[in-house]
Parts: sequence; C-alpha cells; structure tokens
Amino acid sequence: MVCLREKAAQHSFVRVQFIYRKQHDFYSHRVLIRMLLFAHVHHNQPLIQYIADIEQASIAVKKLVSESEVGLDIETTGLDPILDKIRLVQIATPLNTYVIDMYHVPISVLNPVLTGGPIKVIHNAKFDAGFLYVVSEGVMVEPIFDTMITDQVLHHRGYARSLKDLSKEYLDIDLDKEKQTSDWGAEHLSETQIQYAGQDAHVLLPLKHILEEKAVELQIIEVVNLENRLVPAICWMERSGVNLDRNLWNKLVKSAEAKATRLKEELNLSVAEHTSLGLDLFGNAAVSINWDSPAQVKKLLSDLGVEIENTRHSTLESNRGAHPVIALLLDYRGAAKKVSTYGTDWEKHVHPTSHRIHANWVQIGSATGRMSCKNPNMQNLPREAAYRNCFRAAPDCVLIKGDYEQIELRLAAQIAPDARMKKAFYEGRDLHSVTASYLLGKPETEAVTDSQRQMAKAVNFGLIFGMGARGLSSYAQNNFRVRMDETEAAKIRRRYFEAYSGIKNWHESQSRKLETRTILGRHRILEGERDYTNRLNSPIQGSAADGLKLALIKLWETRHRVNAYPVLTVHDEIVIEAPKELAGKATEWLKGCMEDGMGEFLQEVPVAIDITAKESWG
DNA sequence: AGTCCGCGCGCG
DNA sequence: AAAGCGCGCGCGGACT
Repeated sequence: MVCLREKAAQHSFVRVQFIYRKQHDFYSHRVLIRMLLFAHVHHNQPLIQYIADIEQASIAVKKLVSESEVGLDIETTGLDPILDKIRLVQIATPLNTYVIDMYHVPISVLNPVLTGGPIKVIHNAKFDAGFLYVVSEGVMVEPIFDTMITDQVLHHRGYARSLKDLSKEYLDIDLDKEKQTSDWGAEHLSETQIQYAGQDAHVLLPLKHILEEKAVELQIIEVVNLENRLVPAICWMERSGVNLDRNLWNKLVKSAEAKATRLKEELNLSVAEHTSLGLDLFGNAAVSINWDSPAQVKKLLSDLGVEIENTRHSTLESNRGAHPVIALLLDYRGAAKKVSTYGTDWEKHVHPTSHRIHANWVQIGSATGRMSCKNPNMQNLPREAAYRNCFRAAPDCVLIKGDYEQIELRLAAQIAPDARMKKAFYEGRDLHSVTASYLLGKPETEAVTDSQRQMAKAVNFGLIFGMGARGLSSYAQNNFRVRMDETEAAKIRRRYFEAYSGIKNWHESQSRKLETRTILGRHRILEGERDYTNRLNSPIQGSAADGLKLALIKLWETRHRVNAYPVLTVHDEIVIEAPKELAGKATEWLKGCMEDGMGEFLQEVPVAIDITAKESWG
C-alpha cells in the first residue's frame, strides 16, 4: 500500500486516470480510487467547484444523493450555532469537492444530502451536525461516520486528535490549518480560503477507508458503529440544553457565601485565641492566613502542634479532635466549595438567546468509554435536592429521570461470572443486604441492620475492583462512616471472596491481561502490574457506558414515538424533558430504551431502572 | 499578563 | 502478596 501511495503521489491526476483504465483488472476499484485521491490531494489539484447560486447547488445535490458516502465539512463565522453563521458547506465525493457558499444558497437545498442519502464522513461531527441542526431548524445530518470519534475508539484514547494529525499519520498529508480561523464572514472569500475549505473535506473519504480497515483488524467495528450512531443523539441533547432557575440558584449561592464568610471569621478568631496574636484595633482577628491554601493550612496546623501529611478531608476528619480549628475548617471547606465551583460564575453558562445551558458533552471522555461533560460539567453537581432542583422543566413540561440500579455490580456478576451474585439479582434481592448476611454468617432470611448494610455497601463497591484491606478500612471510614481496622478489613475481605468465589476467580484470571474488552468489544490497552485494578474496572465501567450509549441511540432512533428529548446524562442516569400531558408515555419510552440499550449487553442478569417524573431534577 | 501543575473535592 | 476506578474545575503557587 505504501508503494501505491508513493506511486500515486508521483502521477498527475490525468496520469492516474490512465493507470486506472489500463490496469482496471489489476487493482481493485477501491485502491484505484484511493490512488486518485492521493494524486490530486498531493498535487493540490483543484477539482474543487465553488458554488454560489441555487441552480448550481441543486445540480450538485442531485449528483451527491446517489453517492454512498461523501466527506463533509463546514466553515462558520464562530463556534456558537445559535449566534454564528455557516459560511461554507464543503461536500466531497471521491472525484469532486463542492464548496457551497451558504450566503447565497439556502440550507434547505442541501437537505436531501444531509439527512438520509450518503454516509456523511465528518471530523468531529458533533460540531458540524449541531450547527446544521440549528440553522436548518431540526434537520439532522445522518448517517454519520465521524473520523475523530473513530480514531479515538481505535486508540482507546481519553482525548481526541485533530484532522491535521490524522491526515499526517494515515495519509501522510500536511493540512494547512492556517485559514481555519480566517474571516469566514467576509463578503468575498479568497481563493486560498476556498482551497483550504475544499482540502479539509477532501481527505475524509480516504481516512474513513483506512480507519475502517483498522477497525476490522482490531475487531472493534461494533464499537465504531455504536459511537457513530450516537453522534446525532449527542447533538440532539446538547442542542436541547437544560433550563436553570437562576433565582433558586442565586439563593443557594448567597447562603453559601454568607456561610463561608462567617466560618472564615470564626476560623480567624479561633486561631487568634490559640496563637496569642490577639485582635487588631478594630477587634478583628489579626490573622492573615489564606484558608483556601492547603500549604498555608498545613503550616498553620503544624505551628499549632498538629502534624499531618496533607489537608484533605479524610486526614482532617481523623484529626478532628486534635484542635478546634479543624472542625471549623471542615465546615468552611464545604461552603467554600459551593462558592467557588457552584457560585455566581456558574451561571455564565446560561445561553443569552436560548436561556438554557448547552453543556459540551464529550462523547468519549474517558479511557473506559464513558462520556464526560464540560462548560459546565453537568455530571458533578451537588446531589443535594436544593441544587438539583434548580434544574427545572420548561413551562408545562416535566423532567423524567431514569437511572440504572447498581449497574456495575450487575455487570460484574455477569462478566465474572459469579453464580451467587447473579442469583441474588435474579431474585430481586438487595445485594448489599445479601452481602451483609454472608459476612456476618447470618441466614439470608434474617434482616440486617442499617449499619451492617452500610458496611456491606463499602465492601461491595470496593472489593469488586480489587481494593485491599488497608484501602477498605479507610474507604469504609471515609465514604460510609463505618469503622473497621485493617485486621478486621482483612478478615472481611477473606469472607467476601469465600462468599463470591466467582469474583475471586475472575480477579485471578485478569491479572496478566494486556488488553481489556467491554462486552461489545471496546478495548483498553494496559501494561504493567500497576494496572491490575484497571483491568478489573475497565470492562465493567466501559460496558455500563456502552449500554447507556445504546439507550441514548434508541431514544434518538425512536423519537417519533414521543415528543420528548434528553437533556442530560450522568453515567448511569438519563434525564429527558417532556410535555406534562405526555409524561406517562415518555416515562415508558425512556424506561424501554434504557432497558433495551443495557439489555443488549447485560443479558444474564436483570436490568433494573428507577424512574421518576417531576418538575425538576433531583 | 498568561501558562502550568498539584491539591482538593464535586459527581458516577 | 498487594492493588478501587473514571472525570472537570477552582485555587494557590511557581514559572515565564
């Protein structure tokens, strides 16, 4: 292939056409098409048709709809689909690239190509499809093959790569990105701008073919298909956005600010008392310590005779009794976190025109396959009802929330597999209580106390992913307020693996794997002993992510059933917005999609979904 | 002024 | 033998 590539690059377009005819029987059609592409991409052959009138655009569209796949890219005057404009839409076939000037052609002319018709090959399709979705008032680009997302799947990266990087690696083409940020709103576009625009669309088809070949080699095509089907659903959710009640939010901010200010004063006073620094002329504590600085806090505590390794919550908590400022500091930290991370600044993410929050959903946001979210992060809002209730349904609508119950434990039970754990889930029993019974040596029928269940919860969550006795001891203390010393934790750990021998065997079988796979086939490469716990966690966390993603896909692909749409998702939870009168129907729809999505992977253990409809989230 | 990193902490 | 995992964000502090 390398030699073909070089050969192609050496020939002019006409010359390659000649080779194509002459050696038609020798090279496959696909290979020759690729040679053509390399030839004129390398020689910067134009074959680029600039279109700035409706008639020409219609002719191009007629040709384009009969293609099986086209490269697509857009140039815009900015990054905001609501506030900014699309200037160019570039659509590439193997032989031609049309650069269509949207200042002179209405978007509707392109609809037959955009929705249905050929596969649209796009780099970071969420951007282009999201823009087109807004501008065309609801026409979704479909079907999509996203070269950025696909590359990420192949490389199990936690981050995406640019089209420039992909072109360099796979096609040995240097894309000039200089013009990317040029003025696309200018009345007349320069020839170089048009060439740049065309070139970007041009490399997409050959990229797709190479990525697909690699996907087949890696036996990962199902994951690639899942991710590509997901793109429209993510666009849909992101463009839907979610409504924030700014009045409610402001009240929370104000009270957090007041609390933080008060606690800071108390902290200063407390230190003044204990350091004989006394008060200043105005009766204020003459202490100038920045309580937001871990370094300064650590130093101060050391001066007060409390030596600690760090100032994180768990460390401070276990030294609570050592000095009165520590308890105050813990309270202050809570309030300060609310003020900084969930303060007034957070509201800047409300869009000026839509008045909703359109967060940036990152489709493959983690190495395991989970999504992430930023600007703002909708996935780490405080769980307190007061905060989540700030997210309210639009007028006459409800928010319906569905979440998978103990999804990772269910997946672990199947993947290990562990017969006892599977049985407990099949019988619809509460796994934490079941675990408590085993650890305590009680018969399963006998009730366990709340604190016993709490202990078992820590055990289930921790030990399943390879936590050790020491870790379990502090984990139980920090997260579940359960005290157990290390010896006790070790004993519990032994009992746990006696009860769940399937989990024990699974742990042993995973210790030397170089690659993990989710049930669907999503992979992650792991090296070294250090990655042992990742080997356990990745297929579970990743399979849960795959199942949730399929649920989102099903929502999109069956959207005609109910006039509703997703507004956010948090790893094991999907929230949709629906008109009040459709609440019942929408609830069934969400539940069904979530069951079916996860059910494709979790087949040997029941999928359980907790679902509620309210006017607000939380 | 802008950039980078570690710490700490919100969520699953 | 022993080992929880995955994110994004705000801050302080050090650097340019």
